[in-house]
Amino acid sequence: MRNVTMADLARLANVSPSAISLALRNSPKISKETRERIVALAAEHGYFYNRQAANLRKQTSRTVAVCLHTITNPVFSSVLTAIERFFWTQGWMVMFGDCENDIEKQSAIIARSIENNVAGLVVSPASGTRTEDLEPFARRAPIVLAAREIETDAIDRVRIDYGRGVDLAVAHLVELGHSAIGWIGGGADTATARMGFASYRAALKCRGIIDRESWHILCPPDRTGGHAAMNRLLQQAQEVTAVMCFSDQLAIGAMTALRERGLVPGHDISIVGFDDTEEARYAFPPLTTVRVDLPLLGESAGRLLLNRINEFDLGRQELHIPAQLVVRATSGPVGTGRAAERPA
Amino acid sequence: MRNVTMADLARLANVSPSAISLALRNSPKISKETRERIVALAAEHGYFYNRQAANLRKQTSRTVAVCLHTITNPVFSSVLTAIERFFWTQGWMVMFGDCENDIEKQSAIIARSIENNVAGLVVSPASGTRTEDLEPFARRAPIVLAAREIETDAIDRVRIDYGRGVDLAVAHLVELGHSAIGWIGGGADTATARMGFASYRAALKCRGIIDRESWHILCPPDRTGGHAAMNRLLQQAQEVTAVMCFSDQLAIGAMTALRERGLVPGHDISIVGFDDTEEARYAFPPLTTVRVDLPLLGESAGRLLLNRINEFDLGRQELHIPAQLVVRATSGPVGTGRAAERPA
DNA sequence: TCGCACAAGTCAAAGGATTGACCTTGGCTG
DNA sequence: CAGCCAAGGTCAATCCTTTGACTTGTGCGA
Repeated sequence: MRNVTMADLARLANVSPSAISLALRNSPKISKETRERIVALAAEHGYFYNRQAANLRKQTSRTVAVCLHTITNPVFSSVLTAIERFFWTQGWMVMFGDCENDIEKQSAIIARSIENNVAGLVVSPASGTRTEDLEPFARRAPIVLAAREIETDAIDRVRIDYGRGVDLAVAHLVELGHSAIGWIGGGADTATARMGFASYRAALKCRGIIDRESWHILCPPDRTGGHAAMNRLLQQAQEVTAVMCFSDQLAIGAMTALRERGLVPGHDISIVGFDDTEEARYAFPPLTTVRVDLPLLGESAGRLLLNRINEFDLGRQELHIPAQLVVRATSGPVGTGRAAERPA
Repeated sequence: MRNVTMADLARLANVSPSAISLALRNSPKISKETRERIVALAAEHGYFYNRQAANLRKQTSRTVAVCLHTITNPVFSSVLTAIERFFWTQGWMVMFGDCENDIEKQSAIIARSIENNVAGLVVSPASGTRTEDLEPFARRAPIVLAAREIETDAIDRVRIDYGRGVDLAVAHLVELGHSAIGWIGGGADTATARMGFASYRAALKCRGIIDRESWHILCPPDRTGGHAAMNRLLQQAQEVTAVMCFSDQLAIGAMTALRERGLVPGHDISIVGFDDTEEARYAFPPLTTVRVDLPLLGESAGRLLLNRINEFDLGRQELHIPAQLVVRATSGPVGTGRAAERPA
């Protein structure tokens, strides 16, 4: 059963195919009566516009692709939704690919997207992506990087202000009297993780605190990783009274590890997360964390991408999304819990 | 800067455009040497296959759309990933739309997807969707319903065995000695929520337990809803010793409400969730819940959709995804906590 | 009454890939 | 040496919509 096309409608309405095309797009060249007749006919016969054929002729596209390195993390599903919402309001659609942190698959997704004639892509790159992995594509199609860092000065991106966020969190803990502040963060293979870690060390240093290597745990960036990391930290660095976790998921895992030992987050050991996912608000106790405005991030990425789609030879674009401390109950003054009870 | 096309390559290689097309698709009509020359030329000039043009000619498409009613819920992002993964392995891409539980937007997403020439759609329908909302589309394009119920016997779907899942959970609580078992579930506007609720009542009834209206709370299906619901339940039904929550998110919210009052889930009041998201495993205490194999759900939906794409006039397809009880620590024997301490 | 402007269309080419029918060349067979 | 076949292509139409150029008919002003 072939789809009904403009040619079919033309036959039914006794006009030329061009007239159909013009009518459906409200051209002034078609009289009101004819247009209405045509619109009615289209509805009656269940006509669907074939945007692909139109794209082909017009050399355009109203579709973008979003390529994420993982979507099970709520941070990235928020970003995806925000991007989708932005493009939806523009009348566009988005394709979606999850590269599962695999650079090969990431390239394949981008290539397949271009084949499918997307006007551009938002990419949250897989761990270890180098600028060379993306540049060939970026020369061919507009690309905006979002929500994850790679070292590049050639590709547009919207960055989260990780440095400031981590500094706010560390400052908060220091203010509460903590000086033995641990770090639980993602492995050294992502630039974001490296950057967060560097910010943590800088934040301590500029406050005159000398950190020890045993306070640092790099692990897979999920709840399981955070859980294991906290267990190791409790073993190898008993002096630690507070821990900065570089994502809420890590923090949740860490809190679970504490509770399993009967320790109370915010009392015995302070925990700060990063992202402010909904899960953080409903953790118990509610998680102190660093909020990032993910809807804004998604919308900004969309906006940058649209700019570049409209004008490919644009100067490099870069945007910063601010981070903000949200104090809840997992951060408390030093010396209240376990630390205080330790033999003096 | 126009994109390089097969015609361009033809000029460069001194062959006809057809030869390019055949060569790139490994046709035996093109000699090995010519093919290799053409492939090299394509790579050199950064040629990208234009699948839209090919689709137009071949009257096909290797794209499907997934329309969800919300993606911030981890259940649905898992489903999305699973569908994406399935179609990726088939060489397809997926478009994604989040209708935000709005039936109008849902229709618009489906229409826009069809305009964009998708071969079919997986839809997780918005609350209150009636079969009439979808059938006109389903007559025009293959549609498979997934992860949420609506009453229809015309459209393919893959269902979660909610009835059995709820029954397993209730049976577990009854075995632990509970008889005053509350219900926290989504509002009456989704068929899934109605079905879950009915299953709960049936499960009690067939075990000879008479439930009271005050034990039932219908609320928005998220953490916030669960939190508020639990607070109400604690007020209006003090006899309740266990609560069945119809999603892990509801259960997490409910647990937070308990802890805020110093009550320990699994000790003072038992809680059972539904879905078995990762969050459940890392809740404290770990949440007893009903596991649903979401990757399987996604893959099954993909498979059903592919069937119907390949053969539009297929009999109705319906698949069931089993549910399975996962006992963790939030369900304990009755009479240990609050209930035991209440004045005899 | 002629000429012109305007309204309301029509016409044909274009966009990129595919495909069934057709063509050319060389080699082999009888 | 005629005839046939296979190998390796070419040709032109096709998928559906858009668009710049062209056409037709009517009304109006001079």
